[in-house]
Amino acid sequence: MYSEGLISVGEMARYARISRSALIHYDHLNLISPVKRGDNNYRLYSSRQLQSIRLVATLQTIGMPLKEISKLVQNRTPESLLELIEKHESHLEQNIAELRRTQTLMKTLKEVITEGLEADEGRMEVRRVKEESLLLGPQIDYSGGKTVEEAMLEFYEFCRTHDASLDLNYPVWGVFSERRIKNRDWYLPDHFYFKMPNAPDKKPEGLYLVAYTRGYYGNSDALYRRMMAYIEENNIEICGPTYETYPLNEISIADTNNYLMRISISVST
Amino acid sequence: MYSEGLISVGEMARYARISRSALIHYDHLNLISPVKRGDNNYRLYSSRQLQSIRLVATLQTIGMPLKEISKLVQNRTPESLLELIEKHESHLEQNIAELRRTQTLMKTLKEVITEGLEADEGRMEVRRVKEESLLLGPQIDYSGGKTVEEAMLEFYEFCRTHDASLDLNYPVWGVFSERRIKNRDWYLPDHFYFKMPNAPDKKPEGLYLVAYTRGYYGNSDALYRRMMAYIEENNIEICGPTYETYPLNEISIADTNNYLMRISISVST
DNA sequence: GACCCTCCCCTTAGGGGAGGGTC
DNA sequence: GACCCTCCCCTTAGGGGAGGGTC
Repeated sequence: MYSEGLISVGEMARYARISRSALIHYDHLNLISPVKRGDNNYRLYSSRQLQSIRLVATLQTIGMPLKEISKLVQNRTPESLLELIEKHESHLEQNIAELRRTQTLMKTLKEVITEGLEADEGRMEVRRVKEESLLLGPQIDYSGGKTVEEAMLEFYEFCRTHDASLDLNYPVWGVFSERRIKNRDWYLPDHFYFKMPNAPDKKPEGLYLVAYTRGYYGNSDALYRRMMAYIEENNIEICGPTYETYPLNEISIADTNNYLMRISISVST
Repeated sequence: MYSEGLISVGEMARYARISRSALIHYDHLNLISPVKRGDNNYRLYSSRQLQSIRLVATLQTIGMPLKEISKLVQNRTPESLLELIEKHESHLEQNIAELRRTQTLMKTLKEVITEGLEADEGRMEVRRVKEESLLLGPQIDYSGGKTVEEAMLEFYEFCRTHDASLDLNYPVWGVFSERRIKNRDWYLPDHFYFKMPNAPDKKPEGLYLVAYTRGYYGNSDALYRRMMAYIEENNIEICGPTYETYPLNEISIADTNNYLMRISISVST
């Protein structure tokens, strides 16, 4: 500490919890300059400047560029600062809401990947499965030779129309009607859906015959055949839709022929 | 839309809610490239790529640089992605907590400035004032000719020791003991304090003689004299500490001789 | 007219030295 | 030895054209 309670850049940087370079940068921009220079040309800051420096740093954390901060600081009045704060209060709320949405997404991805890692891939079994929340797309009409990729685009389009602010981050999976599976026509889903929390639609709680296989999208024929055989042998009955999910896909797997697919057929015993 | 459900950069940009330039940039970095090029050299993306693009965009919003994202995407495995998500979940929480802290600060600044703008500057009156939360610094020892600026630095130092994570953003104001004011020795505060919510110390609820004046820090003599005269004339008694605050100071006012000071003397009538 | 392509130049907020002086 | 000074070069993630072709 120097006489009169003046401090050097380094010290001020420590108090203000910003870098020395940032302070020098503020000085170069004439945003906040030291109250004076020492005989050795050292920058000397007054303790009174800490508040202003912190204000600048805080305005930066809420995303305001230095140019705007400069403008504000040059022309500052109580009214303009108040206006700024009020403007940024709602802005802050939005940022927090966005982070919360990202959190939810991360949690969903985590659940999905964890399921993939813990799957007993060789096993086929009837399980009681809990209700799951999802956003169901419209019935897909394949007349006219529509491809699955085209149908998926239409699904995305539908979601956008349904809720313009919806982020298309969540896993997209398929539902097959009972009839389609019974007819052994399991190549094209009747609906796509987003697996996401707090969505309007539900995959109902109940008994499902669940099995896994590896491969690229749509490589499900062999597994379906095995599942149908199992159903016949064990006197089980299909009694509702079938859900196809990919717990491990391009999101987490580089090898396109090694995605993990799960098929869940609604059954009663 | 092209055959096979392939879409152009512009369309994909609209689906993924990122800019066309960003997609081209991802392509240049070999981070995410279109599945193929048209005969016209147009980029053609598959609907399947939307998920990966969104993942990249989401990782960016949580602050991960593209270089790291690339590394992750090249070597992605379910395990590494899971690890990443878990690492960033706590990171997200911290970001949210920081935004909340900034919100609290903004709210405090807003209150203080609003008080400054609404102050009836010419008026002097006894008011019942509510309890206020604050962080009180240690008693200041001026023996040895310590200046107010030096004392303020020691106060900041004290706060740092007291709670290393405390941000020194909040307004710093002064308290004077009853004795000091009665002795008309109102030039140097006995303590500094931070006005901040949820702090351990309190300015007690009670009656205060409150008045305002304009000027630079410490330009309080004339106002104190007027307040003392008022106290004598009105048979009021000083019965506790005096709080000096600056609702409008360098934070919101450019002219250093126009800061707004408020003096609140604890009194009983 | 709305899109797409490839350069190519530009920006923000400092970080990280080099080379030299100061406490 | 730890700090401070002034250049000076470098980085990230695109944005914004120009100049020319395509639906």
